[in-house]
Amino acid sequence: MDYNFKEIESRWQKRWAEQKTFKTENNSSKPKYYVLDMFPYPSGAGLHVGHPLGYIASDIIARYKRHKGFNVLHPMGYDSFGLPAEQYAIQTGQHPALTTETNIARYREQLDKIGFSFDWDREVRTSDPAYYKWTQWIFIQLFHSWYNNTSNKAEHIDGLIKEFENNGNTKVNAACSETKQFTAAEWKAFNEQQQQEILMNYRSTYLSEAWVNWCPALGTVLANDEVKDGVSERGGHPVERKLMKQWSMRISAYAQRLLDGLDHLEWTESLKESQRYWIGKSEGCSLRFKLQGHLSPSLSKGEGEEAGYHTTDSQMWNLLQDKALAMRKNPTPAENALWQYLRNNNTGSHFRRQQIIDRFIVDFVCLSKKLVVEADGDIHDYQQEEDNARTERLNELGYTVVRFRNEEILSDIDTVISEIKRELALKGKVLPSGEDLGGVVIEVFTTRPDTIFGVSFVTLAPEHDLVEKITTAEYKTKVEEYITFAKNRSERERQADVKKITGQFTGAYVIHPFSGKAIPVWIGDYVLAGYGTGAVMAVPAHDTRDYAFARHFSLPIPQVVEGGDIEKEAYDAKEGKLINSDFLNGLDVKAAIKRAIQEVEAKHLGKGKINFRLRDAVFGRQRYWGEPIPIYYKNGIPYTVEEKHLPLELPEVDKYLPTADGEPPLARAKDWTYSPLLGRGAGGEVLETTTMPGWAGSSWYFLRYMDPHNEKEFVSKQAADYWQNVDLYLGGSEHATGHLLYVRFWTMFLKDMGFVTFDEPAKKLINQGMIQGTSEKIIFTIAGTNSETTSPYLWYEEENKFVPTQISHSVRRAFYSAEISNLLYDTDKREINVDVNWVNNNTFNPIYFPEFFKRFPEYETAVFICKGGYYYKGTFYENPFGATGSREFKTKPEVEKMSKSKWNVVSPDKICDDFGADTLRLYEMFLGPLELSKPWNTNGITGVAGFLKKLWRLFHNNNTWSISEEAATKPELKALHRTIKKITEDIERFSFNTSVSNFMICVNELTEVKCNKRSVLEPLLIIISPYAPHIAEELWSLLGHKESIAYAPFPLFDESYLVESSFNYPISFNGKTRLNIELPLGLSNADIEKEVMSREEVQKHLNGGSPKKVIIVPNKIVNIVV
RNA sequence: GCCCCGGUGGUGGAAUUGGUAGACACGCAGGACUUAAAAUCCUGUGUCCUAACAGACGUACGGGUUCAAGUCCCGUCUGGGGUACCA
Repeated sequence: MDYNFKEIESRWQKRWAEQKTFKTENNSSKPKYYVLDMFPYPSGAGLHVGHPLGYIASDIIARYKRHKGFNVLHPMGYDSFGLPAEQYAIQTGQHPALTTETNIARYREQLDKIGFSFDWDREVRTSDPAYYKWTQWIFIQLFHSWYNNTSNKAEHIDGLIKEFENNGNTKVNAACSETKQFTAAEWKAFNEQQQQEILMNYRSTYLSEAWVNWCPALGTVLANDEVKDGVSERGGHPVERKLMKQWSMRISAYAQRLLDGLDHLEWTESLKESQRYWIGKSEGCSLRFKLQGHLSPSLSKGEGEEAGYHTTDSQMWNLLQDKALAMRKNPTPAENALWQYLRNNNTGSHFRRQQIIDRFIVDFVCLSKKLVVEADGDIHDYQQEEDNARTERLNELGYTVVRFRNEEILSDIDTVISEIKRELALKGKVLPSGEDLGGVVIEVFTTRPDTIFGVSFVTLAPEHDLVEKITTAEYKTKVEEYITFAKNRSERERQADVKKITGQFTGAYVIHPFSGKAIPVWIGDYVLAGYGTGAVMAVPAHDTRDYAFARHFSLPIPQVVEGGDIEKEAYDAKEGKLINSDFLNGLDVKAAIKRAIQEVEAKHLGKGKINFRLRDAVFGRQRYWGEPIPIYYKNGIPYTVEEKHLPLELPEVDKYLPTADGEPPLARAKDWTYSPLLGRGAGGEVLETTTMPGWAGSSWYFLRYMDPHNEKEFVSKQAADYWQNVDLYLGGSEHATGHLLYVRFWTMFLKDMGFVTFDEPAKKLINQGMIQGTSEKIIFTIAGTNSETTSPYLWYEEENKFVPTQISHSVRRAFYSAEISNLLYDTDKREINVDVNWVNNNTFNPIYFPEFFKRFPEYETAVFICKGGYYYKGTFYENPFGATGSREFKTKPEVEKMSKSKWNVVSPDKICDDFGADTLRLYEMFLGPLELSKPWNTNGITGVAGFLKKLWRLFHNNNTWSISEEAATKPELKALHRTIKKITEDIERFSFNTSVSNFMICVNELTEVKCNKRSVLEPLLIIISPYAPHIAEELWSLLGHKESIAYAPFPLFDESYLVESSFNYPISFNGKTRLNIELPLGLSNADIEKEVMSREEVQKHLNGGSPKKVIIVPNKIVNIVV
């Protein structure tokens, strides 16, 4: 019986499906093992041979773990919302659900052909309402939660509302957008709208204004990588930066936890590095630079005068003015006593009482000297923390705060007054009257506070709020010009042209906080508005970008850290001693950073601070084919859809395009309305029209697989407790900073809310490498091709050169076989990709000429020149001057990305048809280490196919089934057990390529001794079955087994079969191996040396001399040093 | 620029902890079987020198550590992937 893989494979695939061989239960006495694959997007192109690489590896692990007695969860499903289906819908009008359905069917068919052991009963699709119901449900949980920095986890928003009712927000330490402080009384006084607006600043998913890449022509927002050189990648339409109200996810709250969690994950180092970099923690400090001189002369007089009195914004003013007035009218006795001494310039300075500054009402303030005087009652003993925060904020604004207790004021008013006068005098000295009247302060963030004395200028982002305020009249025009330039540049050139240094001086100076020197303020677009404070203290000597800027504008470059050569380049390294730096001199960088932060904090110039690069993730999409966001708006305030009305199903629309006024496609839907009582479509409030991004559904799919049909919960507690997180995840590194960060974020969130008990989705993760395609190119010249009678150059093998020759065909275009084309003298050589299926071993197969002409009709009259002649219209003609060369027309191979457009896609179907699924599985593993990228070629596939035939033949004699029940011999058992050992080790370290080699070695050895013993071949089948399951099942059943091989226990390794009695020692001289000597095991080192030295061959190598030293490593090597 | 991963025969790759470099497979060459081809089997195959034995050289390049280096350290070159003015 021949090895008929087609018949065998289809039979077993059918049987596995019918008998639900790989159905997995959620309760089992066996230990659990969860192995998960990358979630595929079902694209129209179908699978190519690169896709199954990871799936085969994970399938081997899954099958291996079943043999090892684990209850294995190995599911598959589809990330089926997404852009390509929507694009296709826009072009053709076909509903994306239909396209998706077709594509999934094709994927499934291809996957089934490869013999994967997925539990298909657990399949999920993100676009299935039964699935996205729960995606929407999780969104609602996020909406109703906030991140408490004190407990360091997300909590339900009800707790926060209670806290507001009891204490206001002064004690709340939350990850939130910037929010004014308010008291409990104020909270209660706010109306619904005000309350909801404040809560929005705290929610884990929230509406906010965000800068996006808006493409008016497409009516949609584009991702950064969809924008190339300022225009949309698709269509080339202009893209502009636009501020848009968007749903966002507060992932930044998790920055520290996402970072810390990495230390405990068995992920590849490169992937963890990518995430660390993306999270981008930098420790440093904020630092305030005061503007020198009076208010900016470029401001109008009125504006400047007002500035001193307007110590808060209008919103706060409206909020607090009544209260301030009431407090003025009803002072406490102590306040009243003090006021009598402070009023009417009695102290020589002008005081105001109950003044609103920022979000506070202070008791007394002298604005010209920026001195705040507070009279504290007993209550302040209990709210010290709050007072400290308040003082800190006032300090930040440049005020000094002095506090007196009520008793002090009432009992000893004279001491209090003299204290206040002393403070006033002090302020007068430090800050000459009027100098800081405007109070303009530029705050910067720096990771190198040690280099504070190396600051030679300050640079603001062109978008920075202060730019307009501080620019002097003299530079006003130039600055405005620059800002216009930078804005345009940020749209178009900024991405493309990053090396170009641009900037503009503002005319303003700030005062160095330590040296008091004047420092010029510049604007430059190398400073990003969105990061840190949008301003940097430039230290050109020790920062490359500042250096380039300083060089370009000839600004000074003072060195403050020893080392490097600042004549040539910036010295960025955090190594060396500080110089020219006052109190930091002599310290090394690390110590100096600490010291500088201490000093900055002591002087209230700033604060030690940690900054993260990680931004909140924009969640809304102006698209159709995604999960609707379960939000409706009442008076413009967003509320979540009732849980009983989920899923909020995607509505039908007439077109998958934005509306005429730029609203997302969902705005086209009829009855896109909601009432909490009646549900969807019953009139009432308007629904949200944006949809969720692709990563929403994929951020929790690993949980749904555990309990895919649960209609009451997204996953049951029991299922989640049983399966826990993924034991092994296989995926590409391209998801490092997207999907793999979001899924960690959602898992942490779900844990915080008590829905699951683990906070990481996958314990171990391996990256599979990419399989690249090998394109086959053919080369042609275009010279003279306009004439129908052009004579091509033919190859004259004898003389090894081209000869122009008249041939009797009318010719347009000449293609040249690759091995001679480089000898062609013609600079205008071009190449086209031909279908890789037309090519074998870099040789174009002439039977495909008709297909070639069908695809390229313009080349129908081309000649294809080989060494021995040429093809014309598919027929071969010998060279007129003697046909001595080959008739093969060679192609030029080139490794490129596997893609339809390059005609180099190899579908796994073809391999399955030609060689079988087992061969495909083995061959993909045999190609090399899983994590390495490699080009696909089928050069070695015959070796793997041959191996399976050889395995088949072990069970047959002259095509007849032939199995012996005799006891196995020692060498047979040795071969088997060595293989068991190696395969086990290989699988455990995911070295699948070496296991295939080891199977080959084993089968070669057994073939050599003509082994057909059941006791050897049965265990061998089990260890091979994870790799080649079809042939294993077939032979297993032919051996008489009724049950599938899938759950047969993995054979136990028995060391005793491998015990040797001797070892063949390599004998090396000075590390170079010269000969081998077979010696019995268990000899002492001395005996070995004696035995070795006594050998004639060894003495011959010594050449009469005596060895200096003999090194003996038992069972390894003998090295003789001469 | 920065970060990460690589560089071993004609090719894919092996060498797991510093201990015989090139396992296994492809390709190539020669042979057997065959009218022939396919399939199958056998032999050889890192480079140089050699009739052969032997020998010399060899893991991108240059140094170093070691009895011993593909493996560890320093420097250089080079390929691939990621990322981008992140202060």
